[in-house]
Amino acid sequence: MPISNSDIAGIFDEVADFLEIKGDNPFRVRAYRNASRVVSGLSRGVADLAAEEKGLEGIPGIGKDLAEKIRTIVTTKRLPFLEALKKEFPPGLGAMLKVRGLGPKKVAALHRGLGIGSVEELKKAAAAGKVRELPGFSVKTERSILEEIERAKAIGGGGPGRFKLVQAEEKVAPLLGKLEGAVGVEEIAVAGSFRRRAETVGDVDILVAAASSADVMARFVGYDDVVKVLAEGATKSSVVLRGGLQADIRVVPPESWGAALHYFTGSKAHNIAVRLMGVKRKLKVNEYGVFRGKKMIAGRTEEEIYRLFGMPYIEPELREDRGEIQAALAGKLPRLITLGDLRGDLHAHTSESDGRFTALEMAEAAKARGYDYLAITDHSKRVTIARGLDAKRLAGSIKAIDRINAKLRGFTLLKSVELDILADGSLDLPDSILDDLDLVVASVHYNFRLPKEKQTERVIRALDNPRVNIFGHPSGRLIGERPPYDIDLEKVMRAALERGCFLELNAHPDRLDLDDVHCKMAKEMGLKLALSTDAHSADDLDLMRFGIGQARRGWLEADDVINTRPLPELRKLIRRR
DNA sequence: GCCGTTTTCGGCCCGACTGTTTTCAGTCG
Repeated sequence: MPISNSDIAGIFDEVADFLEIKGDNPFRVRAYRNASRVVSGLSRGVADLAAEEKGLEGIPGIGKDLAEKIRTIVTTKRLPFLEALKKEFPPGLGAMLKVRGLGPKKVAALHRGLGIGSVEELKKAAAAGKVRELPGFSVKTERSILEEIERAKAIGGGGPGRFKLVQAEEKVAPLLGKLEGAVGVEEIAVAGSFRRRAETVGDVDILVAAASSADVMARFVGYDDVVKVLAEGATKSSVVLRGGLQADIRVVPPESWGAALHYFTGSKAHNIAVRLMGVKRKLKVNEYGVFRGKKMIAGRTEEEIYRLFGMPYIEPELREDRGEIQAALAGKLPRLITLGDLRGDLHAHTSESDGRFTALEMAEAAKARGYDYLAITDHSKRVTIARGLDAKRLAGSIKAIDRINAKLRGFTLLKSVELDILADGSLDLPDSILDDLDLVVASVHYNFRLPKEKQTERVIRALDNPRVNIFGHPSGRLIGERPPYDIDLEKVMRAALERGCFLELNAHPDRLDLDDVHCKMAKEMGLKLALSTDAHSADDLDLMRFGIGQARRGWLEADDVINTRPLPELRKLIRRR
């Protein structure tokens, strides 16, 4: 199996961890971290690029040395440089960096002084009161280390806690309500990865413009849901909320609002790139503004800052340093899709299978949201747990939808199905019933563990049937719960393009499937996507906002998404025969 | 380790808060 981009990124991150603990040149460490980030954001497979002449050298952040190391990994599946580092240090040392409050210096000291080489050993040593004996460590640090190890474990997932965007939304809304009424507050916003609509967030960054900070700070640290105050200052504080989500707040003067919003929205890599543009012009960019000497020359709004560097406004979802700055300078930024561009939703369930509402109720809910159409896509019979429909029941549903459509004005229910792709790539219902549908969404719900080649063939075989229009939730992942099944999505996308079918961007916040990188890959390939909620209730139709966020992170424009079309155009677009 | 219409060497983003500190390093975002 070829090496994936995330494999390479993981190796470079591991190298960076060891180099950092070793006390190596921090810029060298940064080069590895940067390379890891760049590689995981690439919309092409590194293994392919490595096979091409000069395929790797063109990538910003990958120089001669790292290109060579990538080739080594692709051909041998190993990196001797990393293996040498692993001989110098215990392999579990890198994981200790994930404990909050521990950086490379402290980890090195723990290893040197006490021979600690893993989080588990660290926990034992701290519990036994050994850590406090080390210079630079106190009883307080020791206690904090134990707390942080416990906290990380409580959140689960092994690594540092990540929360789905929907969970963060639920937590942050009432907190904002508390802060809005504080004395002197002029503006308030959630910045960070939340504003960039990343699929998960590690914390929420709340930004406040206020002439004075005392009241808003007091309300923040005194909020009911705060279980721990991590830091408390005049302009910056951090807390842990019930459930483990960390929240940070920054209070800035109103004239710095734009600079602060830009700064705290990030991403870090985007900020560094912008500040580097400042350095070249002898300007300093920080969270208070853009400065020439001591004179502030921009920063009241974000637009002002971008304009100063010769760029139009860059939408938060694009700010990952994945080419948006170059695009902005060249006047080639995409006009990102918005919720208002959508004319319908192409994936929804009813009480016929595992949904909670009838087709009529779903139609009314979709119409109320300004849509022109909604595809009813109940499960097919293989999905027994969801009471999937056989041909006979589906025929009944089709008749029922016809009756509803006859009564609806200015709205159409599309007759459809979420058809199971069986293990061998055959379909769960006969062609004869599929012929009576407007649209077929085909998805994988079983046999996740096929080898990559088989899984890929299975899906492509399903797409061979000209009745199939959309491949639903293509990777099968559930964020934070289930990894994607092993499948060559690039190959599937090419197959879809050749056959005139489409892939879904499933907007459900547990799925967000395709991810941003694959959305961009599809766009660059010329493959359009269906943006759908997979609604199981009327309220679920509102989950579309998460899909829009993901689509925007993938640089998608209205034209890249098929359900921005009026119904007659959509029908034409999906016709395969 | 990367990068260069100022540079192939010498730069590489910037500031707040904590803890153990008597002036600052470490960590974080």
